[in-house]
Amino acid sequence: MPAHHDEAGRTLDRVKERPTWLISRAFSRSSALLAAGFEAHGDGLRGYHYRLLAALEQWGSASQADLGRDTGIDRSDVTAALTELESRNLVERRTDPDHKRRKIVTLTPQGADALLRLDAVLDGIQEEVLAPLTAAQQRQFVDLVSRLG
Amino acid sequence: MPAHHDEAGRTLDRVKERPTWLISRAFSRSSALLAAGFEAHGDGLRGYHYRLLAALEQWGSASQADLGRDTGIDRSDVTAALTELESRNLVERRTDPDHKRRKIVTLTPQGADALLRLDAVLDGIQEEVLAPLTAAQQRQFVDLVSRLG
DNA sequence: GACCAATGTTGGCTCGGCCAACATATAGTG
DNA sequence: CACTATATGTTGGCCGAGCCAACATTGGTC
Repeated sequence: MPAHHDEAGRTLDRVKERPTWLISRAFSRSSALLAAGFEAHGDGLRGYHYRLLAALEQWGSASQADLGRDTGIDRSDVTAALTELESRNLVERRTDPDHKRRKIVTLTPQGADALLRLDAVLDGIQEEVLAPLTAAQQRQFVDLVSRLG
Repeated sequence: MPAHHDEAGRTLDRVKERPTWLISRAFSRSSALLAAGFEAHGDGLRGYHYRLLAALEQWGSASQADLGRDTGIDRSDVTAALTELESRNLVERRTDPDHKRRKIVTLTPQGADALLRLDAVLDGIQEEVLAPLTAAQQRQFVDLVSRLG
């Protein structure tokens, strides 16, 4: 992400008004807050882990390939993230008896707990991110930014 | 940046409404368009190069350290990017006679040309990014997202 | 003259994302 | 049935943008 740092130096005219820059600045702030939140309350977990836990909670156990497809995370990254989740006992991996090549991933009770904790943290961050806007502006912004996807 | 890919798989409820996610999705699209633009018309240049050229055009020759401060780019990254710009003759580096440790960077005419070309490319991308919104919505969005920095 | 700060450079790290190759297993087709 | 194609998990590597630590050199200040 670009360097939106603490506004050191002067302002680059060519850049400061461009929507792409404004978006990237907002993203930068948003992800700084997210990183801080994960750092403080995340037990070393990061975005990938959260998304995998959320997918398991929402759709139940699934193979790694399906998890990858549903979360948009590459198979290889799913493997790595699951290894970390497994080592924290937040997730279990067992090979599908009907499909020996496939591994079925299951959320453990500890995993469900961790997910809830992360949810709370993330909710707090949403408020922080939108704090500069009034409630009405927040609704407007969410509406508009939704269409830019 | 998160995987906002072409909406493969299903939608993660926990995530899809959160402003942080929407912002990162917009950023993802924005930077995909930027990358494509630089790829197509950028002569191998990227964001750092553009920002350095823009700073030189706006404020004139400067030391690398000052360039870093004014653009928010780390000294080390400034060094690398300038080396590439210099090898394309878009920029000149000469050591300051009064401060032998300092190097003064100057925009060449070719550099100024390149900057203008990139400006045009970037302007086109701004329109593309905001295309999903009406003109009034675009103004609203720019106003709101400006406050999230 | 002895420190301390600034400068440019090198090298390395993170995070999110992406791709290639590979062994293995399953499914589909002749 | 045999053969082939596809799916799966894993390893290892690459990228861009950002950030930091160390270092030699240079400058300025007590």
